[in-house]
Amino acid sequence: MVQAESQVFALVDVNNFYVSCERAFNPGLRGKPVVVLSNNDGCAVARSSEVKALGVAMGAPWFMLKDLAKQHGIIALSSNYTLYGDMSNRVMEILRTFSPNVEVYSIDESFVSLNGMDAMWQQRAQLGQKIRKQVLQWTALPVCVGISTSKTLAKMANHIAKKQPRFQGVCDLTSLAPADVDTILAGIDVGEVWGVGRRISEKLRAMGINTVQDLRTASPKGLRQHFGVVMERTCEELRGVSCMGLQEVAPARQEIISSKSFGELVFEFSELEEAVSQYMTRAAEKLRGQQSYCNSVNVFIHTDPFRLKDRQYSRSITVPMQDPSNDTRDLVRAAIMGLKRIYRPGYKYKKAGVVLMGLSRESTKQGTLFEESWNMQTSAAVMGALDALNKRFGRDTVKIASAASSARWTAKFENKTPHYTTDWGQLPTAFAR
DNA sequence: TCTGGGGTCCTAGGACCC
DNA sequence: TCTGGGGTCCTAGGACCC
Repeated sequence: MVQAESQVFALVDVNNFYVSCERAFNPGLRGKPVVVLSNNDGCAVARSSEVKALGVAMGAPWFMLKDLAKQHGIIALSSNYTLYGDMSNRVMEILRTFSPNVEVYSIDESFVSLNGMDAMWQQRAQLGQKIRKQVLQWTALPVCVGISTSKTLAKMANHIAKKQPRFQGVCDLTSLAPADVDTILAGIDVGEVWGVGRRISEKLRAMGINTVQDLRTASPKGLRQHFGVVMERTCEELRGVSCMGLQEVAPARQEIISSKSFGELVFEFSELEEAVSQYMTRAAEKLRGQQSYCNSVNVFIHTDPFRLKDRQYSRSITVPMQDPSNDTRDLVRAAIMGLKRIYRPGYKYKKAGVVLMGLSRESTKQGTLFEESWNMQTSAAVMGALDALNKRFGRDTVKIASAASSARWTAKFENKTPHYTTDWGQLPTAFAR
């Protein structure tokens, strides 16, 4: 009898990523308090450990830190995302030499599958150390490694590896005695759990759930009642039951956003028009990069909510495309059309942006073809697709969410887990054209 | 004149993540 | 004076359609 093999994930995360990148190229910054600032040098988006120790929060506005900075000699750098992206790729390539199964989760962290690699716990921790050494040697970036049987626990292990020096940067929860794991998790605030933010941790605390261990031993079904299916899954994951697989190929984005705050307040339509055209050009490049077409364009503008004395204005609008398109000119035209509808003179605008929505892989031509057959056999096709999907996934678990606007059926599971989509060509032949 | 239920799309906003 | 940008998922109300 073959035992179902349990999953093992490592989460590899670069410490203070942006700051570490800067230090890799300027060793003079090592050991000094350093922050990297956002666009327009607005907020601190990365902090060295020295700066974190001073109590500077992520996203703290730089102008509020000026005094503290002077006092402690904090060095502030403008961000250089090209550099960070390049360094990120180098780290991920190194990780792929350790395991073929890597999910790049964000610019500075990856999940690495250790399934079937090393059954011996000593070797797992050693493997973690080997990864650290290799990355440091080849990129000069420090990383920590967390290892466990679910992604949520691997994230937690990574947190422990960072905070508790005795682990020396690698925490393998699978090698610890269960009682030790309980003790460690009982000492960590529930807000540190992946997926538990400020508001949810407040609610949890009101229910007497204060630590990670409290959450872990709470009833998953009870949590579902209060917080929904996502929280239930988090709880199961904390118990070591893997509910989230490795996503090795990044799925195509469902939306593409391009937006930016202005360095100076903007009044005129023409200025907004120029900004929106520019953002759309960038968004359209990303759209073509993932080989998608877009069927509607959202534009938004708003004033500065921090200027309490100013009259505030915030609007957005969605403009449908005549046909799904990835042509910059079409998309810019639609965006400007929307902008004209929502622009009001007399306000001090601080931010504008565009969102590409309704993304699909289908070209215009296929969409048109589909609509012809759609018109002829609407109800039979819908019922057929529904039946086929319900047979496949169980009675009444699937409903058709939308079908008319593209050449693609989209079905949604009732429990709101990820979309299942199928192309016309995959439907049972009885219902195909 | 009174009354309905199903559905989609849009706008807006909240919560979370990095 | 000075407060990021890019994502996902979820909810709710109103307009509009049949």
